Amino acid sequence: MKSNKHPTNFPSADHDHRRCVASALDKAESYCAAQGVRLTKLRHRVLELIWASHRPVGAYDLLQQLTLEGHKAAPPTIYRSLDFLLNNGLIHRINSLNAYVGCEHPGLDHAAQFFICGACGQAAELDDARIESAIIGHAKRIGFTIERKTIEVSGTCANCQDQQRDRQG
Amino acid sequence: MKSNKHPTNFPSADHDHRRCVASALDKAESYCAAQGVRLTKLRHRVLELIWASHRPVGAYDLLQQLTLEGHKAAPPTIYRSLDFLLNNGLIHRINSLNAYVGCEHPGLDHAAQFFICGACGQAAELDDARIESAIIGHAKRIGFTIERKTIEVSGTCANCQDQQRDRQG
DNA sequence: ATAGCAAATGTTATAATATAACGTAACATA
DNA sequence: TATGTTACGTTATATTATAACATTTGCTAT
Repeated sequence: MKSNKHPTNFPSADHDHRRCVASALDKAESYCAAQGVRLTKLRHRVLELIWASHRPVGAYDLLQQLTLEGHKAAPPTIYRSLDFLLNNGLIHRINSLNAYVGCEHPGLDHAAQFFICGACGQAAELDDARIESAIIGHAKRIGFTIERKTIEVSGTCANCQDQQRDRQG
Repeated sequence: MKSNKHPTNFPSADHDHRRCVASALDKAESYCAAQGVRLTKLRHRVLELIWASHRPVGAYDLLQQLTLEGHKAAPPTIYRSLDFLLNNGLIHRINSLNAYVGCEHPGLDHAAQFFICGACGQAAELDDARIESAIIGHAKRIGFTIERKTIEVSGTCANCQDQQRDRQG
């Protein structure tokens, strides 16, 4: 039995990947056009690969994909694209995994908090106001000026817990 | 002028390093004795070096220190000690820096949240109940079981901001 | 004390992640 | 189309971390 009792940002197993990837790429194209920055073929493809995987993916995994596609790529190729995508807020880096994941709200001001499921490998991006304000509040109290935040919570998502229960009877 | 208006976990510039290191090592010794695990010479020395630096320190920095001291050390030497110290809660790993820092509350159950100053390089360990409960609350709402949390906020601490202001007049 | 075992460390090699430096190609625009 | 800038290709190397196996150390039971 599949539980729907929890609202979650984890994509359901049966959602339409293709539409979801296409939509992300559309948004990215609009955003880059609006900003006057160039979402080149390579950058576009890298972003597409990241979204297609639908979970945090390593730089060298991407490199391998490109190589399989006949693109003669070396590490700098991929890291430069990743830098561009990071700088333009189109992807996030998951520090605890050394991996990269598509940003769900490119162009919008948002906190990037991640719940990462070790079972399915998926990362849900949140913008929880209470987490955000608790952090900002603490920073204010100690007079700390925030530049970057890394909020990554690892564990097991509701779907995967259900599946584990199902398997065990 | 030095500001004291902010309560903070950042050690003041004039605090007594030596006492602070000694105290951390004492605690570590008691803790290991109580747990029946062995804080060997090597592990003790690694922990001492981490505390002495008083900011997050990289594995290869530690390695270099040991080498300078005449210890013929290779990477596994240091990583094994780091693993031991991590597993026993005597240090934390700062994912956003690939670096290790002494734990301020070994043996106690606590959230490990870090505010990391890019200017002085120091990392303040917090246990802010509101941050913690905001995260736990969100996890509950989405049915997520938490295993590990990485909460790292980078920026500039109050002391360093004061100093920057002083320099600029 | 010492034989035997487990834990810790030494040693060599290599994996995984990331960047430096410099040359070439593509693109924008005057 | 000349010109400058941005992106990309290419080679080399830096940085962080682990695998695999040999040796030593220290604990425990006799």
